[in-house]
Amino acid sequence: MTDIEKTLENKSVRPTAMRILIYKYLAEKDSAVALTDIENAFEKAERTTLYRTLKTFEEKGIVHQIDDGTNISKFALCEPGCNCEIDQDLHLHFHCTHCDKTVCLTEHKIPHINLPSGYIAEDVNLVIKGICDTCSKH
Amino acid sequence: MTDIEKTLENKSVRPTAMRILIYKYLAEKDSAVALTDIENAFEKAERTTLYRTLKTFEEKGIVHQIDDGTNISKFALCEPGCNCEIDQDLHLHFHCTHCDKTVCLTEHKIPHINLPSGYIAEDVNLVIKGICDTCSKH
DNA sequence: TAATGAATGCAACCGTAGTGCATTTAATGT
DNA sequence: ACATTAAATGCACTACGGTTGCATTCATTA
Ligand SMILES: [Mn+2]
Ligand SMILES: [Mn+2]
Ligand SMILES: [Zn+2]
Ligand SMILES: [Zn+2]
Repeated sequence: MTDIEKTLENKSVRPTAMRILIYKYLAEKDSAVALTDIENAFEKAERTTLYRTLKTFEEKGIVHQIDDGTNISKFALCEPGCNCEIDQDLHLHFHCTHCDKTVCLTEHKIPHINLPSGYIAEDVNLVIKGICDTCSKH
Repeated sequence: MTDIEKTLENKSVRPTAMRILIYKYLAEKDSAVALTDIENAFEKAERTTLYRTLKTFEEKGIVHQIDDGTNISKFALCEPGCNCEIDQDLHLHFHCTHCDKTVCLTEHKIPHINLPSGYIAEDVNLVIKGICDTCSKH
């Protein structure tokens, strides 16, 4: 049993061939991936299967969904210990308008925001758009 | 010539009947509106016209577009002096998951965020999801 | 090995966003 | 007032990500 299989089983996700491949793909990427990215990476795979796999991964805390403002949902593996809940691991995300990549800045937590009285925060999303480190070198 | 007509002309937007109505509609609302909202408010109006009106309004700095994470673009009138550029009027937005309204918290500016070296910020989007003041009372 | 439930494949549907083009409307100069 | 011209509008259609229903296949286990 490989590490990936163990990881999936630990999260109560049956480690099917497709799921292992998708997990591997996510682990190799250094930026968040869209459903279409995976679709293109595995010509043979069904869009629906990929879609539902990502859904399952998200529900089980294997990936978190990222809304980077492009209106295309992105996904990235959760760091160990990430539970994607408020006041816990709310890191910010950066979307590069040049290479179109979106990355987790896991070391950069979202600062606490004071709200007007009566408002109750349940989730926070902070996205910075601009030029990433790779693109700014060229 | 009404105030609205003056406002539109000041922003180099020809004050047509439809545009005046849409502006009025936006001004009356205390929360951001989606294209569909306007569509439903004016049964007779063409969706395309509304769509392009909002685009024009946005280009001319009359409204700003809000991405509240619902994947439905919302629009709200700009405050006087709002130019919607970075380091200028970057207020945060609140999306209520109970009443589904999105509001501008214009008094709450987005705090400055330190980025890793090489990253260049051009735009920031901060959305808080939760329960709004009206909904939290009930 | 049969029964069972989960995972997958296939085919659709949905809603928002966006475009192309013909038509109407309004502003301008003669 | 009329013709000219550009802007605004109306209509039809497309694009695309997301989503669902249902039949089929696969894997677990009694
Ligand atoms: Mn992330
Ligand atoms: Mn706003
Ligand atoms: Zn980049
Ligand atoms: Zn509310």
